Amino acid sequence: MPARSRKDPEAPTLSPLARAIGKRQPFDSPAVEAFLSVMRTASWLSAPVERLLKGHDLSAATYNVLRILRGARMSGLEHGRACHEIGEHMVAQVPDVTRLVDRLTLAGLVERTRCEKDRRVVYVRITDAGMQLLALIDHPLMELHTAQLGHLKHAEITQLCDLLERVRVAEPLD
Amino acid sequence: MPARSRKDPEAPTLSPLARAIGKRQPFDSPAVEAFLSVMRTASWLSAPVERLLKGHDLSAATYNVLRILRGARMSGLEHGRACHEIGEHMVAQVPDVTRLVDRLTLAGLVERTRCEKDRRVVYVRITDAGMQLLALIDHPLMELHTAQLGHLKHAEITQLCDLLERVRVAEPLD
DNA sequence: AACCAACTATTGTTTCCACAACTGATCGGG
DNA sequence: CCCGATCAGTTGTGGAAACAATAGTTGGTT
Repeated sequence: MPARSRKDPEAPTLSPLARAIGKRQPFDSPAVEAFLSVMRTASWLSAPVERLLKGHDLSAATYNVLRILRGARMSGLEHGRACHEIGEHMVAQVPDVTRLVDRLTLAGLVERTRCEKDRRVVYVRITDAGMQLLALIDHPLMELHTAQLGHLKHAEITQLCDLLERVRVAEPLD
Repeated sequence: MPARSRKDPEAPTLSPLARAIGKRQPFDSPAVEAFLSVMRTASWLSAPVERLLKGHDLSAATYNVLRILRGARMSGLEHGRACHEIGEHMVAQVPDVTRLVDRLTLAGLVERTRCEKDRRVVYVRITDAGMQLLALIDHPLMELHTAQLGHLKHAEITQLCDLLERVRVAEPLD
């Protein structure tokens, strides 16, 4: 996660001594523990996925763009999607979308077409090669996900998703 | 987020039509849903935190290094920690640690000292300025965490942590 | 009709991360 | 003793993200 990056700060270090001496605050509060737990799990889950994608010369970001465009194509959107739409579906910023599309275009997985009605927008459409690449990835990725999460009972998974969704209810703040 | 990057692929796109027409596979399986749920939550949680840290010219990675070194100092380790130890506590790779320490040294938050017994290792120690900076961040960060997670009941939080821990039990695979 | 504001996408710049190759130091076997 | 293997840290390079600034388009207002 992503956010790949925060892990286990000073955890193995909090010896009984430190716990007694250092002010050590209420710093292992439930909130912090939950935060770290989500972060650790996210990076634990995403690392193997990114390795898999990298085997097909894709990053998580470019893969997501392709997924979005496949969704658009399967929904019958002939011309694909505009850049800012892609940027909305991911939470990526628009400048990044341009460069992601650059790489995908270079790889022949995606095509750009200017909109005639509004010449500002550029439609991006997944090519057949892009569809084939995604199809190639679908199965191994699915297997990876089941390898990572298949040992959980169905009830546990829904419970987990419910709790995570409940986390995201709070105001974004700041 | 770490991994900060996978979100909501083609989700708003799966119209009833697409669901009926496209082969659409068993692709919204529980495993995939849980995976995406964790990812979304991780980036939702980490984004405000990284904004807060950036206000003090820190990234998530540099902040973690500081946290690890504060932990070491509060545990009574006078000389701090060796680079490879830091790299173990984070899951960052060792080459990255060098550059992270470079920036922190430049900012005066950290000091390098060569080990006399084994002249290969370089100890990294947090300075007083580094301790002060962390102390400055502690409270706002704590408040942010409670703003993000405080609306959950204590039981829900422990349940969430338990479930996430249970996820990470599976074999790393690949 | 012309200008101004809002919008879409691109480019530029800086920072940061990932991976490979390299330098210097230590240890162990012949 | 010395030579290779291993280890610790650094450096080099390429790729990707964040953010600001820009170019080109559109639409509304005066």
